[in-house]
Amino acid sequence: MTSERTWTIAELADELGVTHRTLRHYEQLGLLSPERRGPQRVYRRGDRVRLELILRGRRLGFGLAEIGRIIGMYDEQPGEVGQLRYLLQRVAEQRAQLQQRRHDIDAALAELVEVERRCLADLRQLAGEPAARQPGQERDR
Amino acid sequence: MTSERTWTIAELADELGVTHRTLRHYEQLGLLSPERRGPQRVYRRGDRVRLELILRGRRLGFGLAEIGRIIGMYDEQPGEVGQLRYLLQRVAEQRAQLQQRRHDIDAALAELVEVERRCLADLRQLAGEPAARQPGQERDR
DNA sequence: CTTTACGTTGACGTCAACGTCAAGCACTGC
DNA sequence: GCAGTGCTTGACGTTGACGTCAACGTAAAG
Repeated sequence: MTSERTWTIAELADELGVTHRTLRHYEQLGLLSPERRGPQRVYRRGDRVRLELILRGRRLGFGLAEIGRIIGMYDEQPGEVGQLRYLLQRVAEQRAQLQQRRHDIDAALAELVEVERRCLADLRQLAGEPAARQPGQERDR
Repeated sequence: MTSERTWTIAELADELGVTHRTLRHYEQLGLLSPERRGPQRVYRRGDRVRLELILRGRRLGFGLAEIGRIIGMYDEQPGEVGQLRYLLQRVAEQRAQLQQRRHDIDAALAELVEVERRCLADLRQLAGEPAARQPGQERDR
């Protein structure tokens, strides 16, 4: 009953839109470590979750090394007080970085909205005043 | 009176935290095109703004080619109807992508908060029960 | 007048993140 | 029994984004 769903390398790669080469690459870097059934890789739910985390980090523009450090934070053992303090500090740094990125995105979105506004204004301009050169030309196609 | 502030390559690079090599690289890719006073590059306010846009795009994880297309959208001429429609479409695509990134960031932030919570809980755990080995040790320093 | 500082153009090096063979094992179907 | 299909491990190639080095021009400072 507790027979978890597993994936072959091709299945997992397909589902998440990467190639098997990418998975092997991440494994070499220590970002993934699937089990082996003989020589074959067997990916379990946990591996899939990790991979999704990696891909999200990639979309956010982090390098694989930094991604490794980030997801390392998620599954770190309690450990001793010093380690916990250190981890908390890294979490704070990471949060600051992500918030900076959020601001960047908001600024970029605001500018895009502005571009869009200008575009629409220009379109109305051209639609409202078709009284320029060559009147009856360039219709709606 | 209208003598704008200008920058040399080293000044601008220093101020924005990149190297002169980076600026020349961006120029080769057509992302920047400063004026020349003889053989020397002279960067004006507009160049600086463009560079800041480029760096923001970089922080967001875009490649330089895509960044070129993005900032190209900002200073595109009105042009004809077809171009305007095309531009609007690209703006929409770009917005969708940025919003996806926002969601990624929000998810990552939420998880970091969770890690932080667990950390603090563990710390309280260790502080509230110092009744283990070596009682009187490891004070607040 | 030479040094020093800052600028210039190539050209090649490097690092990350894969892509792309090549060669081989293991089971499945006919 | 052998031809596919899908997995495996190297090993080398590629692309993007610069770093680095060589060789040279120029303009102010001592």
